[in-house]
Amino acid sequence: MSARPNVAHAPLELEHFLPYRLSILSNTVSQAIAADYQQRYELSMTEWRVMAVLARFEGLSAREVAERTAMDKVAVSRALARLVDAGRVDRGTHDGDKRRSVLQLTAEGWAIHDEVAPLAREHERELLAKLDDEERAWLSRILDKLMAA
Amino acid sequence: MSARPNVAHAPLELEHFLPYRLSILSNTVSQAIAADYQQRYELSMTEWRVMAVLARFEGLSAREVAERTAMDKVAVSRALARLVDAGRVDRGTHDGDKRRSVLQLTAEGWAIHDEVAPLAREHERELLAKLDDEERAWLSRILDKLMAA
DNA sequence: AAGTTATAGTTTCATATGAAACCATTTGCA
DNA sequence: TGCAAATGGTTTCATATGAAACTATAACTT
Repeated sequence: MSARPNVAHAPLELEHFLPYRLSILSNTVSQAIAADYQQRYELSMTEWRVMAVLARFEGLSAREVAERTAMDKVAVSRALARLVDAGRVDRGTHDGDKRRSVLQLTAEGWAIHDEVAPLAREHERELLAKLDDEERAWLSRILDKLMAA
Repeated sequence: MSARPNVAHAPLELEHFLPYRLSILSNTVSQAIAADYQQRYELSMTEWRVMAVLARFEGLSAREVAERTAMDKVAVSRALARLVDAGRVDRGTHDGDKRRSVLQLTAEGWAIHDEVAPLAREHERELLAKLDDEERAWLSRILDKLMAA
């Protein structure tokens, strides 16, 4: 049990270190949400993100999905393989460019989307319920600034 | 490119979805820092976190390290194996309890710590430089509230 | 003291991940 | 036109990860 604080070396206090706090918070939140649909729908977080962008933008290519999800193209490729395989996404080929795929949710994909989206929103609501209006406004503004560049 | 916004199904707008934004921000920040020492010191993020808590609290057991880093015990066990192997951490056995290890940084571990810690701090400084004092105060307060419970 | 339960830590196994190599197609340009 | 470079996407390979099983020791109950 020692736990004798050391002072000679100016050690980092993880619990006050912003990158660490962000990491813990983000993982906790994402895990909680993912746990909710992972089992129920056999859907990984990467797959869900792909579905979410395809719900908003039909006909994207895999590369465009990667851009919009901030995932790398390998992850997208694999997520798509599973989604297509499961009949949740339909993959066509772009007219003037045989390299490109043209992606969209199938009816089954939409059905799942329409169940998972509210669930995700509910989690967000619960999280934001810990803040008051003023704090929510600041948070949004601050995240924007931190993510810029 | 297509990208025809779909409205019929109330799709999630990832870029405004808090858990997603947190995840992107957190990954971007952590990756940037890790990239900085990963190569130079052959040190993974999990290993660095372990070193950071051992720098603050000498003589912790593996379980206590896990608690303080919010990592699971398997991850800690493996990080420790590598750190001990590399001569960066010294692992003893607790007097009254042979199950427990008693961990502390070696001289070599301290040397690395004393180089990496300022580097991590500098990254945090750069990140926080994007905010003014008021925003920094709100951020800290907001993170505390979000992480509570 | 014996037997059950709990705890510290490691190992195993199955899955996830990213970098780099790769294939096919398209684009740029001499 | 023909060839080098770029692009979309997949595969390979090496590493990371977590859950569950496992080993050893300690604590609790009687």
